[in-house]
Amino acid sequence: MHCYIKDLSGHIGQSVTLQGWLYNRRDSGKIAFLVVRDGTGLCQCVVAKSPETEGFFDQSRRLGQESAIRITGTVRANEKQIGGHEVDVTGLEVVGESTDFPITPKPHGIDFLFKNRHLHFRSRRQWHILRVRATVIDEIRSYFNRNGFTLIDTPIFAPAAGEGAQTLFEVDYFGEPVYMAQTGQLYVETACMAFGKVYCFGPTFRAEKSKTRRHLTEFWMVEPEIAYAELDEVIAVAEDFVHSIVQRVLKDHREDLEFLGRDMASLEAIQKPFYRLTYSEAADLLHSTKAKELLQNDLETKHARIAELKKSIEEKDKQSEAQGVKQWQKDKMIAELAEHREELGDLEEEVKNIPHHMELAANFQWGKDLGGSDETIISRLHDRPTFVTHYPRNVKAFYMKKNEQDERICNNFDLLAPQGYGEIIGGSQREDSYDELMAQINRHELDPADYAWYLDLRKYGSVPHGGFGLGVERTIAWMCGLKHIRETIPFPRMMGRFYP
RNA sequence: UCCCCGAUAGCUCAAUUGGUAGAGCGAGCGGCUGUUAACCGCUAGGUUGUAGGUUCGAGUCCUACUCGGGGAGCCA
Repeated sequence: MHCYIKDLSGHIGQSVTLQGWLYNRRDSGKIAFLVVRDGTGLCQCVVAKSPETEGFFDQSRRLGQESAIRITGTVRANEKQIGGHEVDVTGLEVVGESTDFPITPKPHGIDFLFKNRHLHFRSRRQWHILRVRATVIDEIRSYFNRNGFTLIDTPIFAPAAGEGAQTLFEVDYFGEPVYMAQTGQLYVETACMAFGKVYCFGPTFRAEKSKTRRHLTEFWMVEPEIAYAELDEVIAVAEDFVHSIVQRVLKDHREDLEFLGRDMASLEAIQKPFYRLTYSEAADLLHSTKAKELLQNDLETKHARIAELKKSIEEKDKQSEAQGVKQWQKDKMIAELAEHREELGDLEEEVKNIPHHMELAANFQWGKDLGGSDETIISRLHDRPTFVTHYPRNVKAFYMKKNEQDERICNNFDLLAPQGYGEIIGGSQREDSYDELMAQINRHELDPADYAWYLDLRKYGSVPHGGFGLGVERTIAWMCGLKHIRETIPFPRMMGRFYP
């Protein structure tokens, strides 16, 4: 009977058939251990040399990594083994051979792994991350569905810019230029006038020439939009929504997060209410001694860690060269050394940047947009997500609603994830006055003809409304505690990388 | 667009001051009955990213380019 590895606990003592791929193999003359993965988990299968296994024992010792196999055997509980079970093999069928699988259980470089991304996500770490992704996406959809939002699919070919014109991918559309959508926002705005509460969810495209750990050229974004909502209501939805994602991931993915080494306590600390700061308060915070102390402490702890790492690297170097060290011990030390060297490199870069960041924060001027390092500082000073609201209008998009009390600012917000993960949401109340919106379009030197349909909203029953966009990959990176978002999407598209 | 770092075997890396390109993994063969990135022995595997330059001699130094990594700006 076919059984998935995740269901083995219900079949102890029984004979089952596993269908999967060979993850790793260890063997000696009379016994072979086949670690099998089937998409639901890993299980070690034991082939002992005996009259019953004679037909396939030698074959089992020659199987290449990732050979597709069907294994029949008896399930036995074994707490020491991965997954808590072991299967004593009584039958083996090779469904598809595999030789020279490129991704071995040894370390590889990032470039190589992502050139082999189609094979890379068979690895455990990637498997855990992409399972979390599936749940984050499911929670996004079910959150909005159960809260009365209607899904509206927005086009990917768009006639005009939604945001900055420099970051558009242009496509030849039967001889005319169109652009890959950067946002569905303008469309969901029109849709909320028909359905009240709506959301769109899909890939968006930005031709940003950014090679950083927070950027993709193709990423997924969910954008809810609510008619008759003003800023506070939009923020309340964003808060409840992000909270529900965190709760769901904690509920369903404890094991995955533990494998990834995620610090659970800091995720469990994500409770409502989140922090709220105005842009002006954020600017004060950047100027405060608190910010300065944070960076100074950083500098000290990082220097200490650098010294520690250097010492440890030196020791390990010596140890690994000492005589009588077993090869596997050497391997382990070399792997640790590589990790330490990477951490050291990162730290040295950070230490180099800290004085610059201190300067940027201390000299932050009202009216400028918050830079990456500024966001990191604010995010690090809070143990829960932080809303930063009411930015200066002149650094924000044309469609954001002018604040009634202070003309210099708009009713917008960003949500910064804690622990330095930074911006995961950007949102705002939208400008609902025709005249004001037209003035903004002119101020931004956009062509009103491109936005005629969008301006129509303000002609036929305009109401206050607002919404936000949440970056799915940044959210997953935060959930999983990853330092790079390229691992959070099955096939990342980045500047200079679009294969496979 | 700008700044920093890198490119050596299929993979991960080493190669002292400019002086005969090595190791582990992977692959192939053999050995080992409880392995946990198993281990032990043998074999094969290289135009040192590309193009030029300096030098008696270049993986190593210089210039340009290509590709990759990190960051700034910009952003989710």
